[in-house]
Amino acid sequence: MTPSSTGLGRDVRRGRPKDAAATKEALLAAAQHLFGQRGYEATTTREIGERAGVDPALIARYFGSKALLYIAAVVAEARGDEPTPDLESVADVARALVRRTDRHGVGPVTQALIRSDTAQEIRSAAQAHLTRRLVQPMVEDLSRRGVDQPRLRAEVVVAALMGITLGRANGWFDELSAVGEGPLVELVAALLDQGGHGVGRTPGLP
Amino acid sequence: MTPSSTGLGRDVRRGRPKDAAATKEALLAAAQHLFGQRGYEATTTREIGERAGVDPALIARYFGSKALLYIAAVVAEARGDEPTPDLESVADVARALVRRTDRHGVGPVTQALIRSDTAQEIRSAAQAHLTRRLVQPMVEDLSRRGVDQPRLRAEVVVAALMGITLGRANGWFDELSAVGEGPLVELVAALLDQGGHGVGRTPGLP
DNA sequence: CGCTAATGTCATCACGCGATGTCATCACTT
DNA sequence: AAGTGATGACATCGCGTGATGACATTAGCG
Repeated sequence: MTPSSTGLGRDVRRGRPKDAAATKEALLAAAQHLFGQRGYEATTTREIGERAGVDPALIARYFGSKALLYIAAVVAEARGDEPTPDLESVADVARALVRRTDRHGVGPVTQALIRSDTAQEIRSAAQAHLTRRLVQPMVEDLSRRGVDQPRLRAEVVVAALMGITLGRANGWFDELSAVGEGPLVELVAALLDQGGHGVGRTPGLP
Repeated sequence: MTPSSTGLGRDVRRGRPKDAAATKEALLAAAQHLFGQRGYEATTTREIGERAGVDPALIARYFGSKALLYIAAVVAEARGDEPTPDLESVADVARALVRRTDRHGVGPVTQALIRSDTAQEIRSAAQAHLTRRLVQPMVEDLSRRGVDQPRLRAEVVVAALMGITLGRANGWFDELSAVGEGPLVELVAALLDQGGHGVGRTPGLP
C-alpha cells in the first residue's frame, strides 16, 4: 500500500483535481481491491473507475489496458507484501497468508491462479511469485531439518494453505470462517508442520 | 456420468437425428466437461453447443437457460460421484478427490466454490454438496476417534485437499503436478491424517 | 401415405464489455 | 494575466455474449 492510497481509502477520490499521480494511485488501489476480491474477468473497468472516483477511460491512459492494470496490481501486491518478513516455518507462512487474506481478501495473485481463464502471462507471473515467496523458503527450511522430498512437501503444504485461506475467505464452511486467526493458525501449523513433531519422514524410515 | 454420455464421449454427436433425450444428454455432458474445466462465466453456450454437436439454442429449449444448465451439471456430478464409496478416512477422501480431478478436471462444484461471481443459489448448493459429501463423514470419523474440534478439523482438511487438487490440476507447481496419484495420496494422507499418529489432539491435552 | 407435433436451424435482438477519439477544463510557466 | 500542455469527461464504437422467435425438417401415428 502506498502512503497516499492509505490516505484516501475505499471511497471516491476528493482532494485537489487534476492530479495525475493521485488518479493513477486511486485506480491502482481500486484495482487491487476489486481484482483481489472478484478476479480479473468478473471485474469491469467501469467498476474500477467508479470505486476510484475516476473516469474508466483513464485506465487506458495511465495503464494502457485492463490487463496491464491487472499486472500492475499484482506487482504492487508483491511489493507491498509486508517488508519481507522471514517466512520460513509453516506456521509463519500460515499466519502471513491467513492474516493478509482476512484483511485484504484473496488477492490478485491467488485469483490469477485459481481462475482457468487467466492470461498465460499473468498466470506465469503469479506462479513465479508464489514459488519464490512461499515455496522456496519452505523448501530450504525442510531441507535443513532433514525432511525428505522437501520440494514436493513444500508445494503440497502451500497448496493446502491456499485452499484453507480460499475456503475461509469464500465462506465454504461455518467453523472455518468463524474461527479466529490465532486458533486457526495454531491448528493449521500443528496439522501441516510435522517436521517439528518428528512425523515428517516417509513411512518406513527411522 | 450416465451410460450414454460415456458412449459418445468428447466429440460431435452422431447417431439418429431428432432424438431429444440424446441431445439433452450431449448438452449435459459437454456442459459438465466445460463448466468443470473453465468455470461458469468463462464457458459460452456456443462452446457447449459446439462440443455437443448441437445448436446452442437448444440449451434454452431443454434447460431453460445457461444458469439452469449449470445447476443440472452440478446435480449430475453430485449423483455420478462414484456409487457412494465409503469416504471416511482422510486417505479415502484424498484418493477420491485426486482421482476424480485427475480424470475429469476440477469439476463444476469446485469451480462454483472458488469463483466469487457465482450465483448465490449455485454456491449454496455446491457448499451443501461438499459438506454433506466430504465434511460430514470425516467429522463422524474424527469424533469416533476422539479427536477434539472434529468439525473445524474436518473443514480445514477438506479445504486443504481442495487447494491441493486445485494446485495440481492448474499446474501451480512442478512436482505437485508431476507426482503420481499413489505417492501423492500417501503423502497427503500422512500429512493430514494425524489422528492415526496420535498427534491429532490440541497441544496441552494428554 | 399424410398429418401433426416434436425437434432442430437460423437470423437476429438487446445488453454489457473494453477501448478509442474528441473536446472541455484545469494547472503551471512566463 | 495569458498561453499552453497536461488532464479529465463524455459519447461512441465494435465485439461477443445469452436469449428469442420464426421457420424448416423429421419422427411417429392414424
